[in-house]
Amino acid sequence: MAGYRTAIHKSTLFRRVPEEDLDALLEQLDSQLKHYADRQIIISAGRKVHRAGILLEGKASLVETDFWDRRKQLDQLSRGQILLASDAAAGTAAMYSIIAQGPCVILWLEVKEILKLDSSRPGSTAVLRSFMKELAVKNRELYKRISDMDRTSTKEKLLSYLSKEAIRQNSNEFDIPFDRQELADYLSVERSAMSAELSRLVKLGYLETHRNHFRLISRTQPSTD
Amino acid sequence: MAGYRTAIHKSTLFRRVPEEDLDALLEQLDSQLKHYADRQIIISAGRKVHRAGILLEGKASLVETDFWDRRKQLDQLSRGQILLASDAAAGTAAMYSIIAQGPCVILWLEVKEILKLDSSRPGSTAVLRSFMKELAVKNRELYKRISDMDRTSTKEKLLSYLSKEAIRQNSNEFDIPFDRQELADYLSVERSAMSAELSRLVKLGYLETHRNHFRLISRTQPSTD
DNA sequence: TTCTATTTGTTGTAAAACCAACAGTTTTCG
DNA sequence: CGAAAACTGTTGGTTTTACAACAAATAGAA
Repeated sequence: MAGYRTAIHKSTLFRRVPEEDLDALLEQLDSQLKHYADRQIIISAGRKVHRAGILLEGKASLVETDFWDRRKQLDQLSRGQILLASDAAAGTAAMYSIIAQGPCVILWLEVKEILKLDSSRPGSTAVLRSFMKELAVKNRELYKRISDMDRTSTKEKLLSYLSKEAIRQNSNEFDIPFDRQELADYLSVERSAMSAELSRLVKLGYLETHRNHFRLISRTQPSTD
Repeated sequence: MAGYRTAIHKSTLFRRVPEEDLDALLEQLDSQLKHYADRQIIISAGRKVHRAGILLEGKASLVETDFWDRRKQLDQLSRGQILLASDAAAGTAAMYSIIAQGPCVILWLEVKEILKLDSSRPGSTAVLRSFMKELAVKNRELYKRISDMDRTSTKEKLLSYLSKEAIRQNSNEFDIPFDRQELADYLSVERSAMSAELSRLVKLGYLETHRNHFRLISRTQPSTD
């Protein structure tokens, strides 16, 4: 535990816990530090999960294997991210496998202990609140992505994403955190087709763009005179 | 509150609360019963949310309006469902508007009070646990749907969905809870094209199906002799 | 600056999806 | 039972996307 104390205290989950409460808290949560070698399986899809983890060191990938043994990488985890939070909180089986990409260090936490924490201690409430917020924020992210992907065409996906970004940043001019390839992946479309679609949208007067900068153009009502 | 006491006690959130603790708990959560007329706006997209709600009576729809004022219905809520849980827990602005479809009754609850509940009372722990589970289960649903939708073709979407269903039900033969139109909506594809694709998959020997019943067929390795 | 690697836009072709229309099947209900 | 409604599969024409290959623009390093 020793070497990772600061890393732990910097994580979303423990950030707001007073320094002096940390050790007692980690103890109560049955926390356990574990090292993994490159390509080692951290969790197998289908196994029941009762602990959530914090990836203190390394990278890992989420992998799905289907009925016909075809594999697909779903996502990547990097340092500081929480893994299996919702699976552990729901007490259900992992939907995917997690595999170490290079050596990893993970701090495992017993989720049901979070609920039992003494609410009179400030550190306990902080962890509970953080954990809940983690779930809630993740929820919103996923929901947002679904509503961007749940469109029939690339054009509609782009407009949905860009529109929400404008509303979120409260301006019709904004930068996005993706390059073209990443945006295509996010919307689950092909990059070059998406680029072509963007050009078309520019021609149609919906927006202007340069690299990751965008400016949306309100459509004036077609005048009725 | 009177008329809805049993409905409240049947809801996911309060199901495990001892009968006698219910009133005190509702009091502590600043709960408030509100009636809405048909088509009334329950919450406007962009407004900051601090309360979650339980839809005790009626139906409501989630509606999104984009930068160019184009509307889209995202989802429907029905009796017993919880609304705005993640938005309230994250303390952020609502991503969509919720509009009553017919007269509605909603019980509003102050989410931050859930965290303050006295953990020595069994009812309090039950509510906290249920609320967290609600978030976690929702999370998994959303994640599952994303991983089904995040495919380039209808064929891949179908195989992803059916594969997960087989794994979940632990059998290569199973029923799904969707008819064709609902499955198409879930995967965000066109119904008739999906039907055609299903036929093709049958011809290719991936599966057999009749209505909502499916049987997946393991592909034998092409023999090397 | 120049060179190189990366990112982005463009284009043509083949494949896939949408869409509408319709026919066959199954379910519902009087 | 029989009629109506709902659900499902099929088909052909049209549009959109994927895919690959390449050119242009940009960023980063020497």
